[in-house]
Amino acid sequence: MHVEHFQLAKELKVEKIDLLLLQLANHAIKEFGHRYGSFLDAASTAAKFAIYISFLENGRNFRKTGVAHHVEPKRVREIVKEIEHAIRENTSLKGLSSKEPDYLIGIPHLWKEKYPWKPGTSRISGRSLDSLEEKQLTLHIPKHFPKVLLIDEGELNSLIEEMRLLSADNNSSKNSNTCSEALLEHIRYRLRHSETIVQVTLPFMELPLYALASNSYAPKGQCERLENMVDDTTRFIFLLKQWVQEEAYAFRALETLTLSPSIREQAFQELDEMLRQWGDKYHCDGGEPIILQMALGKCDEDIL
Amino acid sequence: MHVEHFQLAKELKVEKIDLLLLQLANHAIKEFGHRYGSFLDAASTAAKFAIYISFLENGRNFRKTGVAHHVEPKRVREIVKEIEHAIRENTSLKGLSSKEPDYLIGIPHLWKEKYPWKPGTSRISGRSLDSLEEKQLTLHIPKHFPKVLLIDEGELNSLIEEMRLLSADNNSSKNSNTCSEALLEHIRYRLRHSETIVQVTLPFMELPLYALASNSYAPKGQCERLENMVDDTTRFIFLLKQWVQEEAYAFRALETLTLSPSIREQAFQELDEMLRQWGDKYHCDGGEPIILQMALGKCDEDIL
DNA sequence: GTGAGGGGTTAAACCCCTCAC
DNA sequence: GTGAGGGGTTAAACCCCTCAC
Repeated sequence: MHVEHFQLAKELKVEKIDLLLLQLANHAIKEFGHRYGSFLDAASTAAKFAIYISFLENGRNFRKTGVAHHVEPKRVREIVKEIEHAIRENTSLKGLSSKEPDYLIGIPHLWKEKYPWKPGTSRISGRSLDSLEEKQLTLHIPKHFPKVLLIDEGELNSLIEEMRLLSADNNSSKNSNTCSEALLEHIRYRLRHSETIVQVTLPFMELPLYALASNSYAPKGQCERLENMVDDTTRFIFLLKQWVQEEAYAFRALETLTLSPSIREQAFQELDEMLRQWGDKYHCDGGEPIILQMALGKCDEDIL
Repeated sequence: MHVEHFQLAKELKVEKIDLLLLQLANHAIKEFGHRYGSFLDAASTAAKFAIYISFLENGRNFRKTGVAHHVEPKRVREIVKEIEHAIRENTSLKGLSSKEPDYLIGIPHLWKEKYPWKPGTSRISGRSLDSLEEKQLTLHIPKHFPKVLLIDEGELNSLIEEMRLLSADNNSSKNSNTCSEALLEHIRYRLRHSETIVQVTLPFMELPLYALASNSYAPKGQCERLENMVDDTTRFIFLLKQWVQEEAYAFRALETLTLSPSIREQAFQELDEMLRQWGDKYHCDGGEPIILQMALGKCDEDIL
């Protein structure tokens, strides 16, 4: 079921910047499977960063920075300490990665490393199989599945915990090196939902096992185009920022028109061709590297 | 002092989506004077909204939605309640407005309404002036200042409080109708910093007074171009989303080239001209309304 | 005015559990 | 498996105050 969330957002009289935030939240949480809390952390990091910049611009004045943005001076001090610590130690702040959470990406690789399987040997971790059992098992495991052992929930949980420790998402100072049951359940869900792993119920095993179904984690419904959406948008806003600052090489255009379906294909082809020709014509070795980013689409009167 | 925060961000190995969030935080907090807490609220609202959409897509299943995004089912229920309440009552959720905080925008208008001044009468609220005093006062108040009375801090605070009550930023259920001293100080700072108001110290008054210096609130360093940056970016990501979904009318382009300064002007002029001609050529009354959004600028290898 | 310290409250992001259907 | 309820902890966004320089 696909929900028209723009429609909903519009009803709530949401402003442009809120729509953009919503788009980002949706992208991170729903499309890529970042945790709800991760998105909040990333937003908080961004806000802290803005405060830190302001602190520098205000000549490292805690009180002034605090008043300017309605933060307690004491809190400003903590924010500054946190960010300068990250700079000094060259560690990264809590944020999102553009793509998937890295503890999800890492699972297939760690699985292969820790539970490799050689055809001809038992495919279940810590258990041998007779020939009938092996036949039954084969029915459940498609040929294209990676060549790794099936593992039980405990072993999967250990994999996840190990991955979290390796990943940057686990901030180094984290007290505990075990995940909560709630978090494990969430991560198992994400892995299953994305069809990175599947649960296999075998008649001769009491508990279901897990099989690795894919060589890499990729959120469901993922396509190449989606992967670049946020990158393109980030690029766009940085280019636009140059334009706002009236830098020499910055240029911005906004055009509206109406197109009839019959000439649509032709118009797009010509536009594409035109841009390429323009690029070739003015390309000049040793010049300033320039980037052009464009999007075109139907105009939803209310949002666009 | 201008701080190169991209440089700083890059050092911290910040990902694209984090850079975009940072850009937004910077824009809202530093450029437009939104409170630190407002930005966090807006991000939180966006995340809640994403959860709500997921809840609908999951057939209104609290538990499943909770596991999917690592939120407690109980919390999902509260989020759903909150959003559906806003939809039902047609109230807006806590967010940012694209432009300035509305309690800041409203101050000049409320001031004019409550403390109008007619030349020839005393310009200080609740006090008459002799001719010497009037002369001294005139020295402090430029001619272009709006024709309103000077008021003291208490009167300014009352204006701010009244404005907060009127504005949407004050969520209707707010228990108290007074602002905290810390919040008042922040708002006074913002008004002074933006040169919407100025503090006037008169030799015959013990305490400094405030004068309205501008007919409208506009953040310092504001320019027309900045105003549209977030709107353009929001439009851009919505257009790109159409492209991701492979909708018929969506088109995306990314070109890189190098330009020498000597032909820059000419290249931009030609590009502008080309787009206009293309638009005219394919414009077709009664067709589908289409929007084209483009930005072009110097390519910072690390960010773009 | 600034830094550094003291005192406080509250929502909410996290954790775990039980029980009826 | 789901909803509805119970129990908890902790960081942090908010509030106010004092005092030395």
